[in-house]
Amino acid sequence: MPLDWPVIVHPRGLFYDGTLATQKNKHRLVQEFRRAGILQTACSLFARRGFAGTLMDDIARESGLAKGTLYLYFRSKKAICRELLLNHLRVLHERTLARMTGERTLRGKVEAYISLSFNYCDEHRDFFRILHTEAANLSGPPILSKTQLRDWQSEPAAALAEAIRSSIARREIGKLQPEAAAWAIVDITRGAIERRLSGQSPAGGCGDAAFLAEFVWAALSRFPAPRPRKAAGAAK
Amino acid sequence: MPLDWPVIVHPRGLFYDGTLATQKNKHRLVQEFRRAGILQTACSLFARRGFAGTLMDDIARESGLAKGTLYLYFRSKKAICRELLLNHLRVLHERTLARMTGERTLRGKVEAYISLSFNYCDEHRDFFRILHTEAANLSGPPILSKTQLRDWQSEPAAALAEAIRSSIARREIGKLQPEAAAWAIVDITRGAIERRLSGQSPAGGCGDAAFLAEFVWAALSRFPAPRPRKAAGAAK
Amino acid sequence: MPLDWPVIVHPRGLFYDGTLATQKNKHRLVQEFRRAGILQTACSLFARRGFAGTLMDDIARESGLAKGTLYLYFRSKKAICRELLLNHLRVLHERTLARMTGERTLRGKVEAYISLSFNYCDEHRDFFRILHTEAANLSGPPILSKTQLRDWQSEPAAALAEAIRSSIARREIGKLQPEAAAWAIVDITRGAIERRLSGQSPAGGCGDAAFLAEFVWAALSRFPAPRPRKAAGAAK
Amino acid sequence: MPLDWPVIVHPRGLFYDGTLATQKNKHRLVQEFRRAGILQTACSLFARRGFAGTLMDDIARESGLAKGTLYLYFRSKKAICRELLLNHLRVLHERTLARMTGERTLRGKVEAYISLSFNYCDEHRDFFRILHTEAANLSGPPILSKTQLRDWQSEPAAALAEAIRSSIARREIGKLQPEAAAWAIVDITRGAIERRLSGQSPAGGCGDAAFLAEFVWAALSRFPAPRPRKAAGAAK
DNA sequence: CATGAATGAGGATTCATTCAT
DNA sequence: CATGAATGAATCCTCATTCAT
Repeated sequence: MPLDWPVIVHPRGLFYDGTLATQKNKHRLVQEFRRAGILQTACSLFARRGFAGTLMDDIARESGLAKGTLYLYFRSKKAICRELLLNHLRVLHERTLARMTGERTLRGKVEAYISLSFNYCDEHRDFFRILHTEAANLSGPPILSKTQLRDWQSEPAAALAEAIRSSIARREIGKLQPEAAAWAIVDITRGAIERRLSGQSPAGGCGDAAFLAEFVWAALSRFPAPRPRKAAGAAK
Repeated sequence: MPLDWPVIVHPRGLFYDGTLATQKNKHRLVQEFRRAGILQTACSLFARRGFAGTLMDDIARESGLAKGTLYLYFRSKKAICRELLLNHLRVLHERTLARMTGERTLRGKVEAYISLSFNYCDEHRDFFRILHTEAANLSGPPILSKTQLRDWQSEPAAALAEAIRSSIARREIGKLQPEAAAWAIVDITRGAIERRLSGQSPAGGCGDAAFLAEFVWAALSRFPAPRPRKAAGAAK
Repeated sequence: MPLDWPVIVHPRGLFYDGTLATQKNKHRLVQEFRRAGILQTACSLFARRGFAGTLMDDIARESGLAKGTLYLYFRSKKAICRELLLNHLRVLHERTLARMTGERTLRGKVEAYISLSFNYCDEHRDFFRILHTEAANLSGPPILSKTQLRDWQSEPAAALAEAIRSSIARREIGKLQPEAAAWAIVDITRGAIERRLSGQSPAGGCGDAAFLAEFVWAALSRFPAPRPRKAAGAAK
Repeated sequence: MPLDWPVIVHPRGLFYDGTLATQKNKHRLVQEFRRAGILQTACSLFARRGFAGTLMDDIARESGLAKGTLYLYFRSKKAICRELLLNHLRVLHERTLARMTGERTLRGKVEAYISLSFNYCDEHRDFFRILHTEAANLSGPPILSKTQLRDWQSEPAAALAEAIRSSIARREIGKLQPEAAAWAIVDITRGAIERRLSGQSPAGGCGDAAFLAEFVWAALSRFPAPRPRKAAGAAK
């Protein structure tokens, strides 16, 4: 039962993006409210203990519901996780493209992508944690299909690639492989976010994002780089 | 699947790539042969089905051994996985540092790091697959400690950072944050490898590695990049 | 074997012999009913096949429950056995002391101890069988601690010893070592019960109990015995 | 392969009762030597860890033999335990009857039985420990048949009963049930020995044995005891 | 004979899912 | 709708016994 309107799981409670459509009957509302509550609880648990490490009993207890009730709203444990991830992916996805579309310049788009990724990560650490561990995983049939996962990064990557391509066409930057460069940007961003999630680098700081944008821009604007002078000198 | 001859990383750092230490007595040799065979089989299975999805029965069957026999060589399923990962991590680690040390220039070190990563990945796809999924995971106590995992990338990163630092000192490249840049290199490399593993980009091609090195070098040698001219012009 | 009605010793000391505490709500009642049923079934099985020889599958089947259900009521197989034994030990213990306290004379106390032991044994043969075999045993950590087992006999023995002591003080009987004599009584009783359980002597007969009391009383009231006359005569 | 001559397992080594028949070929001797060694080792282990808690690996290691070798001498683990117990039972049995036969008077026989039991227990604590725990037990088919176990005590009991019977016939003591009295003696002795083994009463002391003999003799020589005077007086 | 590596049947425990109330 | 007691398939590990060397 996919939601018609986007559900945003927020730490303060459950909010429905846009107007909280009051004309829907109460029943439907409660339905969605329950679904959202379960998803939020599950999100926190999956992030803390992993998919296999989270029991349906745990989800039920922390949701304040009975175990059987969970099955009124979701077909299975995997379905919970799947919906959880897909909801977030969709929102992340939409936001990302929206922000990037709003930017005109390549540099603007790059910065938009990186900073939005960082922001979303800070707001939804649990989601990211699950995404980076369980989603990639593969106990039995995977929770998300390869395609679903691929799209997560590949659409932003495609958008970046397109921006790069047009930037090259405008002679703004030199010739380089747009897709490869786009993926490099995506990878750098993801890596930085993971370190942030694992506590290796301080969260909340915007230094990382700024540096990454700068780093990327240096590469894009200079590519292809000249051979290092020193090495050249040594070769003489 | 009887083993032709296991090409495996051995606890003592020995490789059975065809050249075999013959001074060992036969018994010891068989011992190690079995261990290596089990590890190899398990590696393949873990990569295909994940840790939880792989049964001891499966490992036994594919090893051509009885289930009980596995426990003569390893204490538990987790122990198999742990040894598997640690062996590879150690070798990968040693090789990486050795290759990088062999290079004098920063560019050389960067290229060494990237190309060696790609090579090792191509040779040991299964290992990488496990590393990128199960190792990071967390059902119950993790298979590898955070420290063991962190070291996997952090030492090469540290080596890269050091190389960058000294390159800056020699005025070879401009000022930038050595650690952040080093991690960017590591992340780009890892991302490219993962796409390669998942079949998104063609394996065996050396184009990726070359492009990455180029891309990175462009960033390092230009940093900090000038503000984009066009954007500046547009801003007027 | 569906339960007609479990006659079982309950943790709180309640008996479900037909009179049932009706003020408990139904849920709680069912809970206890199940626990009691499982304990009874297990008691019978442990007695017949021993602890190790009894499978959880067996207990489940004979209880008319699924294997998993057992674990809703007890943490483990050992926990079932432990609770079984402790419940009985407590009741046996309480009854024994109560009966003995009710008697004034030493002979009365001795008879009370012996006859109550016989009665309880006749009512709960399975329990005694387990107690005499598994409890004393020692595969891995014992089911009951040494202390828990020791108390089983040592408190009645202590009570007997005290009665003997005061009887000596009243000059009712001669001087003898109260503890040693008390344990002799306990040992004689236990031995007779075991033979009864193993079918060596007919069960249900009260002849044994009467004889033992008589025998013990003869010893107590005559101690120390004069040297045998015949031997004395031979010595002349 | 039952031994023709009795094998006594002695702490100092392995001795064969009687003459160490040298005319047997060396092979046979070694055979028996091995058997005896295994039995001794197993005895110690069974006593310490119980039957189920003792692994064939343990017995092999402590015997200084390979695991497979054990099966050249014994059909199974249970066979080791059975032979162990039967050997000891036979010797204990023979000694007991011999000592009792050597005594003329009932009192002498009783004292002989009790003191020999204590002595044998002190010399072979391991054996007794096994006998008192595992023998009675019943994981799967019992190690010793009911009959074999019964005989352990029932023959001495029968001998005691016979002595009592003839003592009654000689009017040495009053009328009482010979079997019941005999078993009472056996039970008292066994109980005292068990407490000794479990450390409840000090080992090596002969006080216990002396007291028991005295206690028993008091009972036998007075039976049936007169009703307690005090109680009689109270009844007036 | 002696070995000890290999075997595999056996069993306790977990937990996602169902369904009667 | 909501519940939570009941289910039983699934899986890791042990250890007595065998047998090729």
